[in-house]
Order: sequence, then C-alpha cells, then structure tokens
Amino acid sequence: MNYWLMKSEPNEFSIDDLIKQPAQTEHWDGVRNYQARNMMRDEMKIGDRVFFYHSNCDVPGIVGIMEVVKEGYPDFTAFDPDDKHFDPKSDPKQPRWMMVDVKFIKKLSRTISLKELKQQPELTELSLVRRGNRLSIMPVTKQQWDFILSLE
DNA sequence: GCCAACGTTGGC
DNA sequence: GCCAACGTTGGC
Repeated sequence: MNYWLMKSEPNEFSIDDLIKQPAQTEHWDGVRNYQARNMMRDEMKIGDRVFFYHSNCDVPGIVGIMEVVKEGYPDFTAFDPDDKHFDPKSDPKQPRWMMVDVKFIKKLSRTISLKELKQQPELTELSLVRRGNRLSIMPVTKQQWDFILSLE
C-alpha cells in the first residue's frame, strides 16, 4: 500500500464536503499539473491511503484520511466548457487529464497544521514542507505517514 | 531548444 | 492583497 497527500482549498472542496457525498466518495477532479496527473494515472492504487490537506485557508494543514477507491480514469470536467476546469486541449478520445476516486475514512481529532509539520525534523524530506513545492498531490512514505499520525 | 512573458499556487 | 516560486506557453 502506498501513502499520499492531496491538497484542496476548503472553500472549494473541504473534508466536510467529502463526508456529504453519496457513499462519502468523490472524484478528485481539476488537477491540471502533469506530475500530479502522472501519479494519479500510474501510481495510485485502490486501497492507498491519502491525507486530506486544506490549503489556502486560515490554518493550512492535514485534516483527515481517505482511501483510493477507483484508479486513474479521464477527468471528464476537462471536456465541459461550462466547467471551471475546462481544458479545450483535452480531447475525449485522448484525455489529457486524469483523476481518481477517493472515499472518506476519518477526520483527525485536530488539524495538524503546516506550521507544526514544518517544525518536525522527521519531516524535512516531505515535499509539502520543502520550499517552493506547490504540487497538489505528493507521495508520503510509510515512516512519514506513521510519524504524522503520532502527532495527532 | 531557449527563454521571456505570463498565469497559478498558496503561505503569509 | 502581496509576492516568491514554479509551470506553461509561444516566438524565435
């Protein structure tokens, strides 16, 4: 099993929004970055665990856990001219963007803030805390995963 | 293939 | 709202 972290702006889609979805499952659409796309297309597998991270908000940080329940498939929002994430260059016959489905597992008892994560010597290799890293999806090692959960 | 211009991300 | 960092685009 692999571990991941995925960012979302809570005023766009928060962990509480995920909880409200049917089967507490939602497709993770709108990723328009090739590196992140490749991870969803090639590496994320059913059963993988994912931290839900709230970005661009009062207290950026990890707020919960979800799991991958459907592996990479075309992000259909790219085909919809009315969608915010419409990309005219993504051809349905040869989709440019991919997504996975994720299912809610749990909320953490508290937000583990970015500030706190940055203070941990154990996490200096975590992409999230590295300067200038803006990837919205990133891998987390098992060691990092377990350590982060030990902070809760 | 280089690189300047531009757009986006996201912390602060 | 600012702006640093980074990715993408497109002219050449």
